[in-house]
Amino acid sequence: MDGKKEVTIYDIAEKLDLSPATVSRGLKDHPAIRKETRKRIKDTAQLMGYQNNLFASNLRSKKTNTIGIIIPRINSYFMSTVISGIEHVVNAQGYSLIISQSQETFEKEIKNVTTMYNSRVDGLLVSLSYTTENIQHFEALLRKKIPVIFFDRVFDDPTCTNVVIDNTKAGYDATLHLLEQGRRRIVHLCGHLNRNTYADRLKGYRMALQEKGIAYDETLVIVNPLNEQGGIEAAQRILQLDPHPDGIFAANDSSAVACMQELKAAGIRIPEDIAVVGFNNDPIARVIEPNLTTIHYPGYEMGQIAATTLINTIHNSRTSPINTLVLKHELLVRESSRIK
Amino acid sequence: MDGKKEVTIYDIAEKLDLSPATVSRGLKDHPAIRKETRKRIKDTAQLMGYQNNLFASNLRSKKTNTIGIIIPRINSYFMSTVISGIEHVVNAQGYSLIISQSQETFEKEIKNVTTMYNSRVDGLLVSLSYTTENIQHFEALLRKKIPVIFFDRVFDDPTCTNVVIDNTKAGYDATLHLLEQGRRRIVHLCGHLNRNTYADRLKGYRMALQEKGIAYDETLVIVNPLNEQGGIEAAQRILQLDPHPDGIFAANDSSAVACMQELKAAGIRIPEDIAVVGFNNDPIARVIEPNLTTIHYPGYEMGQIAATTLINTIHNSRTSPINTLVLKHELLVRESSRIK
DNA sequence: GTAATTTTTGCAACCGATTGCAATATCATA
DNA sequence: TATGATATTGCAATCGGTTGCAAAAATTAC
Repeated sequence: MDGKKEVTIYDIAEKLDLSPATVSRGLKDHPAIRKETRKRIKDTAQLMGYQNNLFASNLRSKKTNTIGIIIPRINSYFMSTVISGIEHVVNAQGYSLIISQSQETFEKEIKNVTTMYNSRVDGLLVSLSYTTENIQHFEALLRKKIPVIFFDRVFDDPTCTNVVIDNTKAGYDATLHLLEQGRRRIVHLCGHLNRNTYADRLKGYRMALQEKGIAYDETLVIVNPLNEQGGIEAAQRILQLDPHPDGIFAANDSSAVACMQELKAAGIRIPEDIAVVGFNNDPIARVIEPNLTTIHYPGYEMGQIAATTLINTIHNSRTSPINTLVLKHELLVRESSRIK
Repeated sequence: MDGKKEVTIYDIAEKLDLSPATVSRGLKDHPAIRKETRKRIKDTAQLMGYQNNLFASNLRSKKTNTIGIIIPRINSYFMSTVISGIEHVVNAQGYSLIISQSQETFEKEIKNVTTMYNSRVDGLLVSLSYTTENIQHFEALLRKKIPVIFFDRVFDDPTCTNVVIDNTKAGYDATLHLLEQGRRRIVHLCGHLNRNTYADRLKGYRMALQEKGIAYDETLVIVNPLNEQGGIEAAQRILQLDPHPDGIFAANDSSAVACMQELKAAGIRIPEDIAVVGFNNDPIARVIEPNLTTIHYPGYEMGQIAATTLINTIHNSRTSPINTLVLKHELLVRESSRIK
């Protein structure tokens, strides 16, 4: 019997002999409505099984209580952890979360932004794809003062808010660690240099080398997709380098691990022949033997912070004074790089 | 100058000296509108920067083009893979995806369902939490004929559509494999027995034992949260079992791997002393040494299929004739259980 | 008891697209 | 040229809340 028709504020109004306006206000605790009336309204609403129609509200109030997120792909340990952190904050604050993947392509990212724009998200969290060249596709949003916050893979632009770690410093730390272990010929597995994450890690790598007076050798930098296949191919190239390198700093753990497996299969001893440092502190880092030294950075917290900052921005002036928010990272030294 | 006001179909109508109704139809290629007019409308819309207002559409048409998904947690390899598959299908079909996590608790799951209901999702994809006792919280949706599809962790109910694998068979396959390797005293690491996934795997385990004439020994079944900690604690219990078991069938890979690491640290040889089989084909299965034998099942495809089925259901009668959709699984034999 | 305030509530115009039905324009046919 | 058939387009109601402003009711002041 109640399976068909929706209960509206009009129904409640009629039942209580009030106006829809009063009901509307009563439901949201408007102070102009007498306390007692408010209670009557809410009780009746409950009783009748009233359900707020978000579309009617949104249409009128122009707020959607929805936050969008665009990331390269969901299914990596790091990203799913970040999302988990975001979801936590966002849901607790009464927002919904719409997710889409750019699949690492600029085109899909542009489409996703349009979809988010059409969905009238109140704010957007973005980690850029490998191939994103610029951030013009966000302009429509920015023009309408819809806050956009980039995290991890960001774009260097003074008008945006970015949540990141100090990738340069992290790259420096990783490389310096290898150098301090006595390594001199260090390969760097890095990702697409379009992205700050990888460009900065490379920069840190170079800084550490320079500081120790070691010449930068371009042939030791292997740009690759940073997946399993990339790690394997990198290993094959490393095996052919002459003289053999004695260290590897990989920009993520999955490529580092794949690379290690391939090297081990070829009889290379780790860390004795080649010491390895990864990035991300993925669970596999503690499974591979020897355990992988890596840079840990807090994905869950990054998600929480990005989301919190976004929501604050939405609630306030809708334009954040923060330009960059840098989180801490940490070098976790494990057996893959520890020379006894 | 165009930063303030939204362009509506009324603006387009006025500009072209048409009625809003015609514009509305023209924009969606309604056949009653002359082709030429349609083109004029679309061009003008484009030119003026028109943007469909989803809330107005939804309010009127009562369709949201949104699909909800509720899962225990996003950040596991398997789940993020499933979501990736879902996102792929859903986005290609012009739907948005709203995600929320139940964090493995019944209470949060109920809340999430309410949120989804209020968001007026057109359909819902669900994988149940550990502690979910029943599916009454979905009744409001079902009463309104909003399709709900369960995947992986489902509830045995004839009115629902479920996308699963044959967990009983998979458990049987895994256990039989160990038995065929000559193992007789096999521990089973299993999850919360509320959930079909774990209850069925246990059932398969028992079936295989029975078939080989081996008595079921309750002390060999260790119920645990199936995470790293669970695996470690299981290992400690296993080490105290007397006589020592000679096989382990774990209901997921992360617990299997953690358990293996702990056992190895205690000097147990794998597979010689204890052979191990996991479940999920997580990337860590190919990193741990020896590589972990496991049951592979297609998460990405499961997501795609669940999403496709859901969308078809939405488009058609809004009630699917399918009760259960069973996907293939596969035992991948690796070194952790291969006796030379 | 009446005027001046302060509380509460209602009126009615939105928000922007959708859609059944009616009206008009166009074309073919007699 | 009249007439019926068909192709196009418009009218106006509708979806369900929201909100500025006015009106009514309750309270206080004189």
